[in-house]
Amino acid sequence: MKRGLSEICYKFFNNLSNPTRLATLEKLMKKPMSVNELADALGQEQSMVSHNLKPLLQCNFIFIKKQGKRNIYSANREIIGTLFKVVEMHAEKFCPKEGKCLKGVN
Amino acid sequence: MKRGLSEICYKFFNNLSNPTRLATLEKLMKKPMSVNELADALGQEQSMVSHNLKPLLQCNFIFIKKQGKRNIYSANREIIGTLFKVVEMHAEKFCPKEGKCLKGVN
DNA sequence: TTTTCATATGAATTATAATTCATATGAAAT
DNA sequence: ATTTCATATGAATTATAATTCATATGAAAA
Repeated sequence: MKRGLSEICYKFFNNLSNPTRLATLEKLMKKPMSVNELADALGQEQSMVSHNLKPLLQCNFIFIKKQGKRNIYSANREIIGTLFKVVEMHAEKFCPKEGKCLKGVN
Repeated sequence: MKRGLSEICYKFFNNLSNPTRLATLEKLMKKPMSVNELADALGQEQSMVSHNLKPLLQCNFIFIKKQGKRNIYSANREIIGTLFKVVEMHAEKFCPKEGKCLKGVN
């Protein structure tokens, strides 16, 4: 592995290792949304959504487009789509049943 | 997205969101190793390595093969190789310079 | 130009995870 | 059967991250 990739991986996965951010990405994969629309869709405080959008933006997992006083966020479909697909395939291959695994209840 | 994938993603990324575990995977991608060999290679306590191997095993990111009293761990090259490649490509595409990004110093 | 709307930010609190240390387990060798 | 070696585990501590709440910023409308 290239020098430094380990640290890059850490920042990368750390960023994705959060239920709010993942739910946000899930929503944004459906369609671009403003912060308040997201807050509504997620049933979360605007402030929390905002806080969590920041790191996603910083890693280019999402993009921003300013529209007057609204900020429209959209998913980086290339990377997020790929990741979701990879995870899904792994889970289907290795976690066919409930138990101490990704699909499990632990 | 399929129902539940968001939670699966969380467990998945959460597991990978740890420097020790990532360093472990990095080592195991080179060659299979026992716990003590890993501890040596990583410069970490045996106990810590052990603790961190457990979740990796649970998500099938690594495999175990018992050899007498030694446990030889190996990487699931398919998934880990794919992930490292995806992260590397993302970083090269979106983080060409230092700064508030994956390759940055923040 | 002040009021409103949309979003962002900082600091405090709370929750979650990582690490360490002491010790247990369990297989093989003596 | 006891000692040694390899690994695993539990509980306590420490570190890190998420969430909340109050408030700031900044664009547009009135």
